[in-house]
Amino acid sequence: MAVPQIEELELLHARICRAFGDTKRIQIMYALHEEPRHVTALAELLDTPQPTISRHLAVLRDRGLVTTQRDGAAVVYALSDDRVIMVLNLMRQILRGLLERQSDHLGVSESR
Amino acid sequence: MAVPQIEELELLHARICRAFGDTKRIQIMYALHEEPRHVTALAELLDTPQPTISRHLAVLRDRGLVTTQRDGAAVVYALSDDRVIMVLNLMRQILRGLLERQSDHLGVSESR
DNA sequence: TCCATGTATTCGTTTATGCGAATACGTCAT
DNA sequence: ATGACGTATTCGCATAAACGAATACATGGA
Repeated sequence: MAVPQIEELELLHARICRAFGDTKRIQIMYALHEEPRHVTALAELLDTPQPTISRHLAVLRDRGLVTTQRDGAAVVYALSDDRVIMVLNLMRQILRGLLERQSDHLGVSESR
Repeated sequence: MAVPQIEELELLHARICRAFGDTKRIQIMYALHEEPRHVTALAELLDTPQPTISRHLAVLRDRGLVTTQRDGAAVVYALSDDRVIMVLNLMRQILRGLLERQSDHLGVSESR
């Protein structure tokens, strides 16, 4: 049973994975890991229209990956589980390894 | 610099993340973690048409997440970095946490 | 209550992604 | 070379996501 059951996990699993499938959302998650922020702050930080940020936040919210807290008219978002950053960083490590191997096979001299 | 630069990492990062965005590919990765398999074996195990498996493998191959090795007319695929399974399992842990909280908020009595 | 600020949603369009079906390509044995 | 088996690719279609633009909704103060 190394391959988990589709019905109970894989389908929902894909729900989580999809949240990671957009660059903007990845940025948002990193930004929220730095510190909780409200929508406008995120929009300015990422140089992105506010509605776009709001829509991405809605995705993360629907999946339960972020929490909200009102602060007057503003809404402060925060990561609900910092392990998503662990996931992202692990992925970056994997990516680095892949890129290195790729460079090796191409006979590219190591830069950096 | 808690929010990594887009150009160098996030965009490529999304390349990795997208590989996780399909349920079939997740199954394939788990199946390959069990043991290297050839295309037909995967197709049978996952009860999926061979061309579909091949296309998903092409995605994983393009991203460098799997390696190939010929065995006669067959091609044996293997995970190129088992840490992808760590990523997936970590995501599952996160998912479980989210589901629990969700149940709590709904006042659902704990089953299991 | 009305306004200003901040946030969320809708609409229409564009782009990407996955699939079934058919087919092409590769490898090996005869 | 031909055929059988295994794998990869192409085509057309259907679905899903993301975006810009416009707009609706919510909150708090005058």
